[in-house]
Amino acid sequence: MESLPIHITINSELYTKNPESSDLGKKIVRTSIEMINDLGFESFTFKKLGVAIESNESSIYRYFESKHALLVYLINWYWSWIEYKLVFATTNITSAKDKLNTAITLFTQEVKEDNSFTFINEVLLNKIIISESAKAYHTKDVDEENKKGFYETYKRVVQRVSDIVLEINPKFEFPHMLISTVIEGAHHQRYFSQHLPALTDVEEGKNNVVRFYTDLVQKTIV
Amino acid sequence: MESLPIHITINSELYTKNPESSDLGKKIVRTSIEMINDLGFESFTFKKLGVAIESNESSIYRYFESKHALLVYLINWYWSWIEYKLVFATTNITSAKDKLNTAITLFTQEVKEDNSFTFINEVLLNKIIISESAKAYHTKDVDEENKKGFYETYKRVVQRVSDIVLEINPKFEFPHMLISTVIEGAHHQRYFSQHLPALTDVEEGKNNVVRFYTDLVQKTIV
DNA sequence: AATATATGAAAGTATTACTATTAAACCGAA
DNA sequence: TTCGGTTTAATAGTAATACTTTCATATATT
Repeated sequence: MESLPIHITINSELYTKNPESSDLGKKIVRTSIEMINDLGFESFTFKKLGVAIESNESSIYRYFESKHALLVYLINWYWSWIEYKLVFATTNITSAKDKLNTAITLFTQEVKEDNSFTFINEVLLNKIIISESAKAYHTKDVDEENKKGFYETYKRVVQRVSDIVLEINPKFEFPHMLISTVIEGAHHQRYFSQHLPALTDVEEGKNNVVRFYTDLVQKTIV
Repeated sequence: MESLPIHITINSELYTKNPESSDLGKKIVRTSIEMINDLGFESFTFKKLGVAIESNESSIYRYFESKHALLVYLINWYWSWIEYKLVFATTNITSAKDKLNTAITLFTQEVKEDNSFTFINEVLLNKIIISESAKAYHTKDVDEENKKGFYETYKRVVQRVSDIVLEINPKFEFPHMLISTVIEGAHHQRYFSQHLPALTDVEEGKNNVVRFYTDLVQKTIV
């Protein structure tokens, strides 16, 4: 896909001070992505991040009120980016079936290149989504955070693709279930292939995740 | 299903001292299930559990070396129990298709009654699986723990049902992907229906989760 | 040059996830 | 019924986490 100098805007509820507004802010986000990948979300701390960026813990708290808030920010950035790619890739496609296949491929394929039109490494961010994103919404505060719009971008992406499903088959009863199953499922399969291979059938270079879910969706919505 | 006085044996790697060997041990497990449901896994601590059971934190550590270890124990108990139900429910069914449907129903239906042939409340345990089980394997120690057999019961259940899929269609390429997608997917849908309803199409009393996945599986394996 | 804003340094707090030690209670066998 | 072993309770302690607060300093704006 062509790389454009687009700008992804994040809901201001999701940070205390906009990390894009300063070099320090961008460094916090950029470095946190690397560190969450290396250490895992549990072992990642603002203290360690402070050391890594040669800044202070208290300065990081000026941008994000907690590491949970930072994770939610990253997840929203990811889904905004996917939404952009989705809209870009499906515009001017007239066939709903082609649009759906494009969307499913986008959700299930490995993210391999960092287009780097921004300060965010999308390859690493995709790995965080796969390994850590469930931790963002599996908390006792989900309901409250959901009301505040913390999961809007994800929901909007699911809605867009559900609408494509309904274009193809207006009588299909479970479009949201289908799309969220595909998205979460693809993430699980990528994780399992690395860590619990007995739970999957992923093989190097055979594109099995994309093929499996593309076929599953086509057959299911008929 | 008929309630039998069966006994579920848990791999002794999964505890320091077998909680089934004493009243205190059973109380630890029983009460931890209630508390993890009430507080969520993050806010649950051995200190709080000690207060609740009128025992001491240090006594709990004699049974489980950490709260993570306790969660892994519960998850294994759950999958052993599901495996038992699976084997029981599919024995004497000759049609592979019927066996598969039985399995899918078992995975996707809500657990509503506590058969209570044990000290474990299965309804609450099922809720923990839905909300917290991803936290068990989304850690930096997965690979190590997987080697030690911490996820054997889950893998065995997936294998059993994958074998049924292959009985129906020996050429189907992705049986493990399909089954793990259904299991994880059903858990997500139940969670979403409670907390992020925009991501699902679950409706009270309409059995949508079971219907959706049963239909999806049948169409996909053809 | 004055002022506002952003960042840094340091110290402090409550809580967590443990570990270690010792003493008391319990329990079965001689 | 007392001995020995095991189990549990009570207490204290540790290192780390997830912050908060305060104040000083650097930098940018007017």
